[in-house]
Amino acid sequence: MAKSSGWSLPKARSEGPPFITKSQIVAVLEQVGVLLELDGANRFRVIAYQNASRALASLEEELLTVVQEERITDVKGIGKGLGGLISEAVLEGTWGDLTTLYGRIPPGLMEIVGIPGLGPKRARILHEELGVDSIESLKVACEMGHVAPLSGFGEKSQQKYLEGIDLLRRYQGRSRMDVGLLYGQALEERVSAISGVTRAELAGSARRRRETIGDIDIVVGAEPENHDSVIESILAFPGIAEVKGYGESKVSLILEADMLGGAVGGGSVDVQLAETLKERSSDATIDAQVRIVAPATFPFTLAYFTGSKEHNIRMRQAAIDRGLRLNEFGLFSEEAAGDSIGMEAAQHTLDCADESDIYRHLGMAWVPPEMREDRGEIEAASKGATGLPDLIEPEEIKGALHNHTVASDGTATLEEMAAAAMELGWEYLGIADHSEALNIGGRQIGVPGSEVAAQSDAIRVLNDQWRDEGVDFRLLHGSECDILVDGSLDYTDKIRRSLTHVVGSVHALGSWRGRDEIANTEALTKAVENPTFTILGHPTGRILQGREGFPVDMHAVLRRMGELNAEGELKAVEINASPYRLDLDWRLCKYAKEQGVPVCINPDAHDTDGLQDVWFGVQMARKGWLSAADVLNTRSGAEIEQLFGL
DNA sequence: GCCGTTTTCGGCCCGACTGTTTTCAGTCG
Repeated sequence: MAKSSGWSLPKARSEGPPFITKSQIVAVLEQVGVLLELDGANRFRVIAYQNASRALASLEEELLTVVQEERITDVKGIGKGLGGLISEAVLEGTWGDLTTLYGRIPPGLMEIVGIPGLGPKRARILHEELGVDSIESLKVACEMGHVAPLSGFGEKSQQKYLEGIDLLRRYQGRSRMDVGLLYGQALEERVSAISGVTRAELAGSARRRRETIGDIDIVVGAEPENHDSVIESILAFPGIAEVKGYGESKVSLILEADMLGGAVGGGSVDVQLAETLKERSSDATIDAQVRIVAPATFPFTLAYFTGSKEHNIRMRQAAIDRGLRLNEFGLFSEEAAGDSIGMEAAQHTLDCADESDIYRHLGMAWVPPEMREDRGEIEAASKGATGLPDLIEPEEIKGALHNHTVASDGTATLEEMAAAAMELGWEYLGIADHSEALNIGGRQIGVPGSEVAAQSDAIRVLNDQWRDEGVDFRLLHGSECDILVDGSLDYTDKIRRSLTHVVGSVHALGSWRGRDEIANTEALTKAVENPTFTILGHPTGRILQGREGFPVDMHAVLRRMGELNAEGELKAVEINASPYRLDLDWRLCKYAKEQGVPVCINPDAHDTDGLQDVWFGVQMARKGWLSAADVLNTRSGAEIEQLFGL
């Protein structure tokens, strides 16, 4: 949930244009969507603001240029009204009549709509009738019994809000992908084991491999006569904090940590995930929905609840274009359905044994779930299977180039890291310990310049040994070299030139977050232009669910890297595969590819187990439309040596 | 507020569940 403190209009930069940056406008448009809902605006107007925010976020060109050349309304989703608003913000630094909207809606109302079952319409009534403007004032109003007598409310609503306020405290918002998948797979396994269940599959944002997961969706196939008993079994699971509701076809739950209980799948929880879970407060919860349908309906329901919402809208539209109607129960002709709706209409459905049949009936190739975000996949799939990329698989990774050892802040030695990499079947492992400039809390973390040569010698000895033994494995001696505030790189030129590769990363987040997008873009561009620079490490410094990255025009940085690659240099961008980061954002992968910038999927491992995080990075690369050929570390050891001029 | 080869108006995805109703609005996904 958004914190109320962020609900204000950004101030203009002192110099410009641009007086307001693209990322600021994207955030404002998103917020205005919520504010308008609370203001009782037409819901399509609300959607228009959300769409415009999304459209602007994926604008690849520089916003200032587009505005100055009066091409802003060419962007699909931005018309005359919002185009004017955006232009005014960029060129003048003012927000027009948005100021009054922001002044009118109390920030506390934004928190209130986080309470389950309490949406913008009711929040507005509570505000108008009772002056409710915060969680606290809602609690008081409920306790005093002022809510129940309101028209449209009642005793049950009042009680539910009080319970909801308590649940809101335990609810931690979206979960990181690793945590969400853990809950999702546990629930999927438990449901699959119920007698009478023919199929059960994880759907929703977990199946689409979003970097964070909002709630768990499970689709279950079972013969109708078994639905009651299946639902009964689900309600008896351990680890259910609350049953939000259930009917013939769905169960809505709030899960707590007991859901993960040891017996699931017979396997023990991964060490790192166990650590992760410890960090969550012990009473943290995650929402889950289970849908139960007849086996023949399963593919439609799975497709529907996999989403995304945007993808589904396009799919329905494709059906309408063919005189068909698509819903979670079937795909059928308007003619056959007549006036019937829902499950009844779906009796006339075309047979679909699996999802690919649904896509086939709509003239499309099956779209991998990761790609279902309405970012061009509908158009691509309409060209047939050749229109879609052959997505990278985890097994295609042959090594990784950004990993730490005891020389900086890792916990394993060169030998231990190498052994773990060989265990994974890799042909190489790039060691990139922190550079000298990095110290945290006065403690020296990075490798002093004077000690770089010694690490180099140690690596050479190991490499010679493997070569003599005929082992196809090598360590590559790189560095995770700090990008300093002015865009220069740590260490001397001489040291950097002695390394096989330089992973340039920003660590002094405070300074970078304290200045704007334009200054940061300049500094980052300067860094990648350094001849010794090879890979841009965790490009924005974000920690998912922790802190935002620094503002930067990543499209501009990737464009510059593409130009340098065209001149024969090797500049790659990292997908930091740690589930805490997943940075480069997957939304930028396709652009990197189009600009000719290879992506390197790096685990940024600080111990031997950490190497396995590449799996998460591969999921992001798939989400970003990448094939093995687009990813640097699918190359063999020999190819990498050649690329690095060894 | 956006969009358009049925374009300047009239659409904009749609169904389940809940709690309030006595036929439906709000919320959610």
